[in-house]
Amino acid sequence: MKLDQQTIQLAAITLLNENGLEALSMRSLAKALDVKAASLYFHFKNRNALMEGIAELISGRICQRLVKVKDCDFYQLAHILREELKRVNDSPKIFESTYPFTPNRTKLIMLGMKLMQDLGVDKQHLTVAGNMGNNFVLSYVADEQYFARDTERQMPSEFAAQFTSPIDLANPDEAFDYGLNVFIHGLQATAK
Amino acid sequence: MKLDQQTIQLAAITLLNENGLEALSMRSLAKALDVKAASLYFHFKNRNALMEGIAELISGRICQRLVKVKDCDFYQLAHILREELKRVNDSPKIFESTYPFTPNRTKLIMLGMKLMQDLGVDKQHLTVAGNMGNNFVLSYVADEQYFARDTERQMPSEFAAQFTSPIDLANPDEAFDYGLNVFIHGLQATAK
DNA sequence: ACCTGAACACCGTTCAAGT
DNA sequence: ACCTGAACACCGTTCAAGT
Repeated sequence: MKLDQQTIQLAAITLLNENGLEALSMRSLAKALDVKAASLYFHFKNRNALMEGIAELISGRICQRLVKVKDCDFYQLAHILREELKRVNDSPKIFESTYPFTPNRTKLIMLGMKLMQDLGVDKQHLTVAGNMGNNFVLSYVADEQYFARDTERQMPSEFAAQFTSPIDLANPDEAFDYGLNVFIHGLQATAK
Repeated sequence: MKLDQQTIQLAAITLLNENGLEALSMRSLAKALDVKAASLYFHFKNRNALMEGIAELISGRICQRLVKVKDCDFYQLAHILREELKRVNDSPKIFESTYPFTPNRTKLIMLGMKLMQDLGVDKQHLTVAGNMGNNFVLSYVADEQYFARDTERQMPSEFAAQFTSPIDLANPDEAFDYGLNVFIHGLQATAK
């Protein structure tokens, strides 16, 4: 078996989509690649470097899609982010647990901050606003994947009864748009 | 040594504040309590039940503080949430990884949604808005604790140079307020 | 009722040794 | 250069056995 960083990362993503982050161990990954666990350490310093690589790979996919978008605004960026994050199960947890300033991720962060500026955010609040946008998308996808995993993890019935017709859970796309607009309009309202 | 659920939870919180979530194992926790790891399983079904208990304990603290606040609005709720979450290192990760519908947590969620309603959010978007508020505070505290842990994890210098004077990182309280206002004003702007 | 010894099936990681 | 066997120091969890 001929290994390299990309094959390992792609195999890891396959495992993530099958069984989630908990089931992705160096040993299970090695087994999926028909190789021994120790072999992986020739290509990655440790498990964390592998996770960092996966986050960076996903960021690369996003960057690739972004170059095709002209006059990209924050609204479009958020939608592309969500779409690509959804392609990898537990990707939000991976992004949250790895060092964020790898090349492609840094590009995304800088683009995000530039787009915040376009929305009228002042320089003193660029990093807060950027983190907020980042966290909004990551958390939203995390929630989507969480509720998609087991239907039993739903809200208890007495809870749902309290507030009538929360159809937002059934309309994840519309709900994401709503949340995104809350954020964008909030930025603009606070900016002026 | 006389054990009960609360003593175990409090010892766990002490360990969290000393070394973070990674260093909190059933074995290290048992050692801190001068007991064997197997003993903990008499009081908690498993590690996850212990974590759920810690999240519930923190939620209880928040509920206690909330009863003393009259005419609590979402702004105040968010501030109290942040304060209590900050008292326990890695509490956001614990909240994100445990079942959210335990008694005190459910109270908080329902209060949050009621306060969203007061802000003019329509019924169809109550759960999205509630999740957003929840995620905003959790992510903010997570970021605060992340950057407080190691100063080396700061942004690379070429990055900071790009955008001048992001004093928000130095003013975490003001930055939190800014983000919170973005959210609240966004809800109101989207509501009408 | 409450705790423990000992075991099981896992982890991540290292490193001398193989090709 | 690339992979492996074997080991080290850990995990969470179970359960018969002790008091």
